[in-house]
Amino acid sequence: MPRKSKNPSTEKSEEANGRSISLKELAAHLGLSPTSLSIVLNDAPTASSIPQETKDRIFQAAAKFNYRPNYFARSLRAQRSFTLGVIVPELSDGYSAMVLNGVESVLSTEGFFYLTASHLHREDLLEHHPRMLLERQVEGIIAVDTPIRFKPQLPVVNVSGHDEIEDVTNIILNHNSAAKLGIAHLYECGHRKIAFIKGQDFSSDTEIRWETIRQAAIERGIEIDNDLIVQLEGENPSPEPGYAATKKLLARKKKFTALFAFNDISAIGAIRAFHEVNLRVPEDVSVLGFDDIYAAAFHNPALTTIKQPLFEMGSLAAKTLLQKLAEPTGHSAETLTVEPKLVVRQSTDKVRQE
Amino acid sequence: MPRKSKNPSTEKSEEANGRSISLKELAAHLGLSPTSLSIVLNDAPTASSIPQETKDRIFQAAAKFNYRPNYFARSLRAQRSFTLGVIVPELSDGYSAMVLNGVESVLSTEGFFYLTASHLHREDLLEHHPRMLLERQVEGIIAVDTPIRFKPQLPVVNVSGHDEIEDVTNIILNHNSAAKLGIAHLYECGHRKIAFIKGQDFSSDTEIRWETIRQAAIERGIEIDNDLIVQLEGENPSPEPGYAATKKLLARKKKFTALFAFNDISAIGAIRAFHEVNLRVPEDVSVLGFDDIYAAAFHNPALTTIKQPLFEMGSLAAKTLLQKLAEPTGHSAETLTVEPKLVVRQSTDKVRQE
DNA sequence: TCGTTTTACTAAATCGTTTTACTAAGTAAA
DNA sequence: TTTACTTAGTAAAACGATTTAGTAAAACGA
Repeated sequence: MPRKSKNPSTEKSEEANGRSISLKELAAHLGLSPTSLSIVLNDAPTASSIPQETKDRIFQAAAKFNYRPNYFARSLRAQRSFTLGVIVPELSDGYSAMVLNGVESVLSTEGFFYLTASHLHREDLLEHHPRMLLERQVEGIIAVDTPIRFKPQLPVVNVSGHDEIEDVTNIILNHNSAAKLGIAHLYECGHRKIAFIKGQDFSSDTEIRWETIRQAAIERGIEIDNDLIVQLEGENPSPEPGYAATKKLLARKKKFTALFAFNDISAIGAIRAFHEVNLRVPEDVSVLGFDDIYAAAFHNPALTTIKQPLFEMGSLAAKTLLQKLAEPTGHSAETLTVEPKLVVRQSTDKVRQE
Repeated sequence: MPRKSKNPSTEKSEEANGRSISLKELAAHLGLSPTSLSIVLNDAPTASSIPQETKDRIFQAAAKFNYRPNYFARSLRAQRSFTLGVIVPELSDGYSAMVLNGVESVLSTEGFFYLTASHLHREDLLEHHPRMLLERQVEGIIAVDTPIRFKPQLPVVNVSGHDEIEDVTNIILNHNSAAKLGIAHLYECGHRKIAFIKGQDFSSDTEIRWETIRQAAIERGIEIDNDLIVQLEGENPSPEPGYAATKKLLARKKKFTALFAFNDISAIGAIRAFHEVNLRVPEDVSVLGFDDIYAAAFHNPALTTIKQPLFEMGSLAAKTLLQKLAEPTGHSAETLTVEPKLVVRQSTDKVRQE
């Protein structure tokens, strides 16, 4: 029931004149000391000795003047910032954004905020951003698909990172399951000659994803032809690298009936390349994506894909980090695994001709 | 030239033991007062009276112990946070993310960071988030496609907002040009019966975009049939609302040869709906999108669309806000306009049959 | 009635900077 | 020789909260 009022609500309380009121001023107004107010407003242990009547006076005055403790003063004293740093490669590819949604959903209920920094795969920023975030006194860092190039002096949770750095908790997909789900699906559709797009070297998922896929293929007795493997190149977050890789693949003139792409973005690029040479998807080639970003469901054809629970990975990362902050004792789990799901849509189908 | 070292660089400087050193400690170590160090390190006017030799001693010690001024102490004293708040509807639809990229590109060179808050079109969050950001002492707010439900006590720049609130600078697309570009393109392709998808009521662009499109159509002598107008509903950031709207449109059984969608996301949903009833795009229906998000170029068919320079809008918003902070005198421009571009791809074509 | 505990508070220190207002010595000008 | 300025700094206040260590009065217990 959105109200369309053009004039946003004006006066909530008595003030609205200057900026906000300080504890000292409020105390003066009440004829009490700042100490007493602090004790009451924060419900410190000593507050039990303050009579309810006085407490009420304080609460009412605080409400009336809309008193808010100064964030800097409080943080300086308490040495806490209630802020996390989040480092992502890039925001607009759909992947990090989904993770951030999950992060925010948890943080907002806990009174935390986060500062975002994109490293754009640049080595200098990979070193610079963590330093800046540290200077900003963030209490912990969430890295998304990002190599850790700094010595973690704070709790760090890495989403889809595989660097195995001491004290860094990794949240990763069960890549084994993912690979098996993908290969099994293609296998059951009758595909035996399968092409693969590997990720860019800089992506932390590249290595493990490829290794598990290779394993899964071997287990099914699928032979992997080296000529059917191509790799993404460049930092373009669009489907362009997938398109280019598929062009290269087609130029090799080797037969294949299915393509297992590194992710949905590259699958979309691949489909474009197939269409250009009049190969239909899925009639002539099946294409399997990875991630299940929003675009996957509404692409044409809709992508069959291995879904990563990105929102959950984000919220899990946030929860884990907050927990680390709450109890810095004991090393928490080094790795948390989340489960993928096969989402069958229209880009894969039974093999038609061999 | 990414180096693959698994061990992030360890000791930069002498310390690495405890946390960071304070100004007082550093001063004690040098046998000087904190005042002197502060003056020298910040190059305050008085620094001219300090001999170079002493300055060098101070700089060297600061470097050696990797001294960083405490952010809270400095902010408390200076009453500045070097932080902006950014309010967006949602991160993962590609639109806000592109704007944020632009924002970040500017802020990072100026030593600013930003806190993100998503309102998800919820009225409570539209009021709550600005309050929280204010408490966090942000120096200004950038709102993206977001109605202003708060009394702006700080500099505010609204990207794609049309609320015309006092002291809020709006960065908006030249909607007139955009509408003319779109209508002209369809007209020149021979389309006369054009269907339209309007935006959700909550989107700030909905009204103006529709009004300018109507005008542009009238100027071209194109009649708008009310039965060919549908509207997006619901807060789903995926193409689903566009799909649903188009289904509704098709159910009306009125003839049309082109569809002007509210944005790329809904255009993608529309194409899906067309395909389901075996209407080919662009052979049977032309579809025109809006925004030019990443997905547009690689959709199948690739979307013809009206490009909004989202990155530039973000960087312009950031620049404008920083400027407002630097010179709070004088009301700055109330509205800054950016120009759209027609990007012709494959989803539109000459009309084939009437 | 004296000592102890509880009640109802407050003064001052602290967090780590920056800034304002000094001091004390040396140099220059009149 | 006095005045004035420059040089080379420093002490203390301020930013706005929280916390530690009190105090003074009232109530309680023996």
